[in-house]
Amino acid sequence: MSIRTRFAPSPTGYLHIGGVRTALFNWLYARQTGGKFLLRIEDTDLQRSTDESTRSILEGLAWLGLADYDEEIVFQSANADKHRAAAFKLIEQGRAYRDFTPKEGRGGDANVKRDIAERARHAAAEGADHRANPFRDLPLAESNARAEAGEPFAVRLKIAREGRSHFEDAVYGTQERDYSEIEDLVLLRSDGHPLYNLSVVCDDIEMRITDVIRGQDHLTNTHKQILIYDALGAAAPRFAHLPLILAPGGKKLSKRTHGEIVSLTAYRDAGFIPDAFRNFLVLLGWAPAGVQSAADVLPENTEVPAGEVVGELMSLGEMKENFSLGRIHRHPATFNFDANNPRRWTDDKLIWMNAEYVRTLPREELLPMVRAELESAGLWSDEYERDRREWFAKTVDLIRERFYTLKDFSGQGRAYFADDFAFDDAAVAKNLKKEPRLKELLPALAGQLERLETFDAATAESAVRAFSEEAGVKAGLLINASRTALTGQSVGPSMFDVFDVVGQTRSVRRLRDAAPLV
RNA sequence: GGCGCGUUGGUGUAGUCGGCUAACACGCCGCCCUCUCAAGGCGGAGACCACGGGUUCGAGUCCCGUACGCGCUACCA
Repeated sequence: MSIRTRFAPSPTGYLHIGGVRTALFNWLYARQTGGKFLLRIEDTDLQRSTDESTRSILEGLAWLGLADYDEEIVFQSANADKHRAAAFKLIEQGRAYRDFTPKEGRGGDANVKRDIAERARHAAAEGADHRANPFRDLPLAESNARAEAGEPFAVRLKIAREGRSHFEDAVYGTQERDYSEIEDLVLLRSDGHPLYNLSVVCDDIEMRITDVIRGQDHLTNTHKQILIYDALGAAAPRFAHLPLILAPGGKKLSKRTHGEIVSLTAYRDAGFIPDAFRNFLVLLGWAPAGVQSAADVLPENTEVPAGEVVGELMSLGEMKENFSLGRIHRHPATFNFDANNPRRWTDDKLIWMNAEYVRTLPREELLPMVRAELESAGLWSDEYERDRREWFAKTVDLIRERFYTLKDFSGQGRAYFADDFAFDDAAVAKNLKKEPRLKELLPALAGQLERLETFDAATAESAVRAFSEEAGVKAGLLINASRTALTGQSVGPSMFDVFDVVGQTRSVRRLRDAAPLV
């Protein structure tokens, strides 16, 4: 039977790093095996689900290139009737029962966890029996009668008194749990609302999911779901639980406590490249066998064979080829970020990896991304796709070398595409104000450059060097001053390439305009 | 409280059948290159593989215990 996986987020907030990784792994596994990858939006929590979240999930998956779902997107809320029917069928079969116990009010959600632990502690201290519900063995006729009379009830799964549940997890291995540790879980709320465990199982059966790949936070609950599969007479799928991704403090990543910094769209908006982000993500909880650097694995000067993973940098194709559930780790990974540190607000390695992709991506893939960035910054000109095509490609190639994100093209790179760029104070102080003679030297240099008949990196270089000799100053002085004059910055590409790309007219003008800053 | 899962340098990881003087990447430091900054090249600091006990000629790798962390434990998902 061919593999069918699914990603099943609940739209109660934006898509976060952990969720995305789950989606990636499901996608990878499906694509690798020639199976199907499906998406199901688990919007059964009416209070917390929002359309906006759904949109952000869809958008995020599309951005990462994982939106090629093989079938219609399933919205879980649409299946509520089926879930209810399943629960009632179970009552008829005696595998579930109506619990007429009045609903217990639960406190504010901030304290739920604590309440639950507290309650469990007491229950354990009193030696509570999970099979002690007084309605568990109520005769069906009486149960039906009370229900018909309008008495509210929840539906609970009737779990056997003796026995153990067990399953084989592709990541965590054999899992066992004694029935005595599992309560008769609620399938249907007293208001008729189907609960998570029921819904998931019903939908996974209906969608014919063969492999459930999800976060480790579901590991222990899996036993309950297997019990539901059994009750429903369906075969349980294979399970693979993924280690959690932790925040720097060591806690589970959460939208609530960590905010937007863990959301996928934050990375898209910050100028990250999907390929880089995916590459970083796949390494969080999984690694190909014996990852080494290319230099160590291959003899010198050999081409890296296509489709062979030799390091951590890998294409989607390579990921697909090498991915395996068996190599997923069992220990959680920490994802670093620090909202209070603007320079290193997110994981170092992610930043490095993005820079790596920015400088090595094939032009035809990078250019459209740069275009989108320039457009949103109001720096785009259609000329860059027509007459100035070559220039544009050359300029991007020149500046991408030292950029980290797409944002840099409109930020640090602004001077290449517009005249209204800002001057960095430190750069002005260091490269212009330090030498008073530049007040005269800069316009004079401008005059020299203006006279050049052909203007490119080579002619600019010889002109600058000749002029520095003539003026009796070090070439470096003029070079660094020119860099600040032309780009407003103290760092950047080789200055002669900058002259070339900025062009004769603009270079001359900027050199003259900078003189007053000295 | 119970149950489950985990623990290799700051972070991500490699380390299939036990032989490691513990490897790689990011980050950090230094040098080279150089018109600046990156990139690149070279080198360095940083982990007694959570701790304690076993098994063994030999354990990061196997077994037991402890600690710590995380998860689940709900008429949330």
